Amino acid sequence: MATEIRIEQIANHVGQEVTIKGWLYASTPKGKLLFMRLRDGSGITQAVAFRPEIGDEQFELLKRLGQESSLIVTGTVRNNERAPGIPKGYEVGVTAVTVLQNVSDYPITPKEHGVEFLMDNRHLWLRSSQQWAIMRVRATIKRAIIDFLDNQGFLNIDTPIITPSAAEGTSTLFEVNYFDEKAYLAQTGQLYNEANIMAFGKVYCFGPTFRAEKSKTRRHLAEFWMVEPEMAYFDLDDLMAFEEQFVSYIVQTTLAQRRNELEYLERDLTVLEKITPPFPRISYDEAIARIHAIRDASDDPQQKELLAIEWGDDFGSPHETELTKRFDKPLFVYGYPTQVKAFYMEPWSGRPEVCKSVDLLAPEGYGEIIGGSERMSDPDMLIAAIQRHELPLEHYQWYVELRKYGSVPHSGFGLGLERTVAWICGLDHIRQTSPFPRTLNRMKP
RNA sequence: UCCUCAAUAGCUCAAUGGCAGAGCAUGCGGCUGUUAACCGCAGGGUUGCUGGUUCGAGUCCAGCUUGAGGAGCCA
Repeated sequence: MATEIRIEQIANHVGQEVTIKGWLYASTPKGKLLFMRLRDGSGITQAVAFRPEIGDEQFELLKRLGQESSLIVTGTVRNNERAPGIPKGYEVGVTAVTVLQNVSDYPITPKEHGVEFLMDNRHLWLRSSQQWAIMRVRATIKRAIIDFLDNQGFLNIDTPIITPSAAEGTSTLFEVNYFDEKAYLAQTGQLYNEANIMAFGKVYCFGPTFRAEKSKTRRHLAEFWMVEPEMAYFDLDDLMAFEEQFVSYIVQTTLAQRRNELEYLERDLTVLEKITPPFPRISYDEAIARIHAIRDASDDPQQKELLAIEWGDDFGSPHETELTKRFDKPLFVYGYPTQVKAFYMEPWSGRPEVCKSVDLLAPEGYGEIIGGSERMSDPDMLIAAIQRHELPLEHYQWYVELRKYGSVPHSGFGLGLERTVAWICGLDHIRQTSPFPRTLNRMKP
């Protein structure tokens, strides 16, 4: 009697007769032999049919099955070094097959395809083993994030998605009609998290956020997931120490649990193994000095123009890339100019032109994966900052009130899930990290 | 919003201004160890749209549409 198994567990069933319910990923006929690659959602394995063993009728049927035909295969599991798959090295000697549907003209063949074609077929592309591996890694990263925070005593608390105003200005928000009133899709849950920590101490929200930025790069999505931890009685140094533990845990957990998938994606695992605390920390001032030095050393006029920067400017992508190239770990840059950052950041003691903000830049050019800061805790200073940024004070009354009733130093940050997935998987574009990505030019399928 | 590039068979791409091609996929045949197999045969085209130059345009020019990469903005 055959046991029904999932391919993920095939190593535990060598020598046994098993049944696998799945889909035909690819097939290669070779005379009286037929090599089928079978996927079942948990992995891919090779099923081998031999004409004299299963009979002419069954063999002819199998040989004519199109890619993505659905079928139930029964056979005996054996080791075979040459057998491809995830995990590789196993195959099933087919004894019986039930075909549910014989498919013809499946559009995605095991050959090269262009980006537009693949994105038009995203609903099918997810079946391809690379995309499949990425989604498995993404799920593990999400799990690692939640586990780490829960184990550190954080309360997971949800923040609203429909919001009356912006945390950082309205130019990049999606507007929605809220019973004939203007409302916006949230681009952060941070302000609500600041209310929540005064009730619960340490909290995080983890969900989709929305940015209407007209960004058209390999690092941007209009809808992406962000985890935002926020902590009471936490200053900037606490924040950096926490972030490096957090990110290291995510990377090492994923490495341990999704090695097969990362290897399939041809990720250089030695690069990920190095992601352990502490991470290098440089101030904004030092970063500017470093960029100036890099720029002066460059002979390329185009590079010189891209790297032009003055104290007070925010970094562009080329600056971040050049800075992080010099490190094999994520890089903290702290103490940005107040004028380029959001209104709610605590000013540096004795240097009001600088604020207690810190960004974490991923290595290998993957850019900013975390933005965070110590938040302003004085109510009068906060009101002045809101006015300086010309934001509608009436929308922020409740936020200011948090500073009136038991204000404490507190800090928090946001980590972009998709950028983290892209970095850990070593992908060239963020669109592959989301099952159905929303980008500037696309919201279908 | 700006800069650069692209659009030809189902897919990936070729084609000095002069007959519209290949590989893969598909169908048929062959092969007992394939790994994006291999060998043989077959079918498959409004060259993104509109206009222009020319004896002749896939190719040159103008405009448009769609897409890609990047800048800015950001996680």
